[in-house]
Amino acid sequence: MAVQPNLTPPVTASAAPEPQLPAHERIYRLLRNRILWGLLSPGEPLTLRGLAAELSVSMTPVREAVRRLAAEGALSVSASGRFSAPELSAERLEELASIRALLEPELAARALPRAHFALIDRLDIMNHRVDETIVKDDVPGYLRTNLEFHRTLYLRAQAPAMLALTESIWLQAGPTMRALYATKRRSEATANHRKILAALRAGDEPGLRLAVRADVTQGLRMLIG
Amino acid sequence: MAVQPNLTPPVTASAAPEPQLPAHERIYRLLRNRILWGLLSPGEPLTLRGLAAELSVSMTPVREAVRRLAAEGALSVSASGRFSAPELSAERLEELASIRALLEPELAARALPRAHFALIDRLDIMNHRVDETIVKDDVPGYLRTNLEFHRTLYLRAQAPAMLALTESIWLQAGPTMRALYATKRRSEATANHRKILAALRAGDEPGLRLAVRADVTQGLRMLIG
DNA sequence: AAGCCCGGTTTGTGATCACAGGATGGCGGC
DNA sequence: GCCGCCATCCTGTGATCACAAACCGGGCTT
Repeated sequence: MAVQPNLTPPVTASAAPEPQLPAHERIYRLLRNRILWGLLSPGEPLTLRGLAAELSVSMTPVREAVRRLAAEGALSVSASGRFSAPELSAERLEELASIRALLEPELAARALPRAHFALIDRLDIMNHRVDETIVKDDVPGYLRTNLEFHRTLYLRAQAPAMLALTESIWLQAGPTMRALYATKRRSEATANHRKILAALRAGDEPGLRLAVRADVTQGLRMLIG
Repeated sequence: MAVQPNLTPPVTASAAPEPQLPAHERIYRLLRNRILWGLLSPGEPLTLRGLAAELSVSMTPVREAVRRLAAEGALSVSASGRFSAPELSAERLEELASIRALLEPELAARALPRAHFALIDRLDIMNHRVDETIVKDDVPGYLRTNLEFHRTLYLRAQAPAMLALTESIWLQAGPTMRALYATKRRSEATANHRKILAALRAGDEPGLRLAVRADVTQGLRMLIG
């Protein structure tokens, strides 16, 4: 699956600047980012005509994009075929967390031997950006930069299928994460990130796995526990 | 609109007897099974109009189904937008195998405390069916019954997201598996299955994880090694 | 004989439309 | 005042069409 080099700084997910992409693909990425960055609230309804009007296209490409997201679990579809951002039960959330705890340490471990200084430095800078979003209480920005941090590391694992699975989990949790992080503090996040960076520098695989697992787990545990 | 009453595939004892499913969903499941059961060869091209004609529907629902499968990695799409069954490289196959080795033991372990006698007996019967397909050299039947065995066990894990991820991996490997199993023997498969059943009966989680991992790994290792 | 180009043909894409079913709000009855 | 019913709106679905680009063939040039 294609990686998306979308690094747009602005707060809102605005019109995609890629004109030669098929409309359904553009719309898919746009909606995907909205979900990933917590711009949708759990239960929020989406309509084909509404999105089509908003994006100035017909229903056809919107339908493809929305159904694709629904197939990935990023949107839920009612018995009558209506689409909405999913509302996750606690146990479902816990399942997603345990999947992350399974996949992400593995991805990190595979990235470890390939992680040179330049990458670690870039991760360090990214982590500072995460910090900034925290002090500014910018929840979408936090979700975005946090996932960017993880994805940048995992890209080095050279395991596209595993990364795609992981991103699909992020997608499923997106709207709920927004609601979650809006109320809770997330100061431990960058501490975990720093542990990750330290383990990377030290070439310490067990430590890396542990740090990643802690980082991934902590976010959702604080809801449940 | 006009409900097409019959487009069931010729050969199957279909497990989905739901007549009033939307066309795109029916088509999705049909194609999904074709891929899963190795009825498509790697590289085999699919066209929207061709499928639409074959299934007596318009291009619209076919497009949704095909694109959905492409999004899951079950079909590959060329730069110009053409669809075909994917041709997997050896390293990609190995990645898929290692993902299975990660997810499936976990699913089995979660199913273990919930696996009562009736389930184990049913699995035993299913394993006999697998045996039959082997002696008959029925490759699609083997793939189908083998996956049925695994899915039946994993369903007990009560982890729908993890199961969905696993099935998406099966889907990606489908066409390649067919080509693979067509040439190699697979007598060890039921031996591994018997080990799985024994571990289930004994309530032996480490043994179960090991047996599942062996079963999952063996199939693809024989290509690479 | 081999490479190239140029035509027709096939392909996916996106817009538009008719339709059916569910949701919604207001009206009337109790 | 509250509940139930009904008309209306709104939703997703699937068919059809116009269009542009990619593909594939034959025929030409070199």
